[in-house]
Amino acid sequence: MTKENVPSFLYLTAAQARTLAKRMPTEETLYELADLYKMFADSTRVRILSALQTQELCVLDLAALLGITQSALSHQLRILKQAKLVKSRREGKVIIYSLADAHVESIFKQGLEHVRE
Amino acid sequence: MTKENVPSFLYLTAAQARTLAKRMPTEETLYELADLYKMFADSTRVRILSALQTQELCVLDLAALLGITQSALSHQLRILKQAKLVKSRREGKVIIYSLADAHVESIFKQGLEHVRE
DNA sequence: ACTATATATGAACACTTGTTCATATGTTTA
DNA sequence: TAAACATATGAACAAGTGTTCATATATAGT
Repeated sequence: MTKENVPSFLYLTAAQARTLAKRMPTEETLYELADLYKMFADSTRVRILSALQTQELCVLDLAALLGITQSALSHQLRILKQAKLVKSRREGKVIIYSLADAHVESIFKQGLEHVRE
Repeated sequence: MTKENVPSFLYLTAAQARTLAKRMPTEETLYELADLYKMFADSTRVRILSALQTQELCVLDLAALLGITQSALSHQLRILKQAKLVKSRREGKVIIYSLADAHVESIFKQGLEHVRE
């Protein structure tokens, strides 16, 4: 877990490096953060999430709306569900997907602000 | 640009699908959004951005701090710079990197809130 | 029970992406 | 101007990822 070879800093003293590291989130947290953003890092998934933001939808309607294969969509929905970004419920023959919580929306909006400069 | 084959909706009427689509951001915007999140979707880059959030740093100090190769770091810094998430300035022999703007920080915090549940 | 419909899943494949290694560029100091 | 140092970059490689195709599962209607 600890570094074996002490890295050689150029300007930073070892003490400065330590306090700097303390001000950062845990490595584990940063890994989780990267994993979260991976979900948003694919255009198909972003489009899925964006559509579900307007209203809940069943798989075929979602596929038709976005113009993608049912299979491709299903695979992505599974990934999004595992990440707890979407949830689903069955209604007869059909399974309806919706956003899991409000966090997705706020992450989304934050990103859009940046993109739209 | 337009779909040739009208998709067959299950519950959605064509009119509903249209209004729904109008409430979504442009496809182009969603692509840009995915590209933005791609920057945060790698743990190395997240760690770089996290470190730069505490203070500006030169490449070697950053490499030492994160325990990664100078080469790997340099590659990632180039990617982050192209995405306009970091900027750099030369100071003598050394090149110092810092965050490009405050947006990075807010995107970061938004994600952390979700990760920390 | 059989058929049609809606969704899920496994395997294969192409494509992308991050790291490493070697080397190039650019700056300072002797 | 040579040597030392800091950073950048190209090519090669390994690992990861998204789509497609075929097929499986599950529910509804006849």
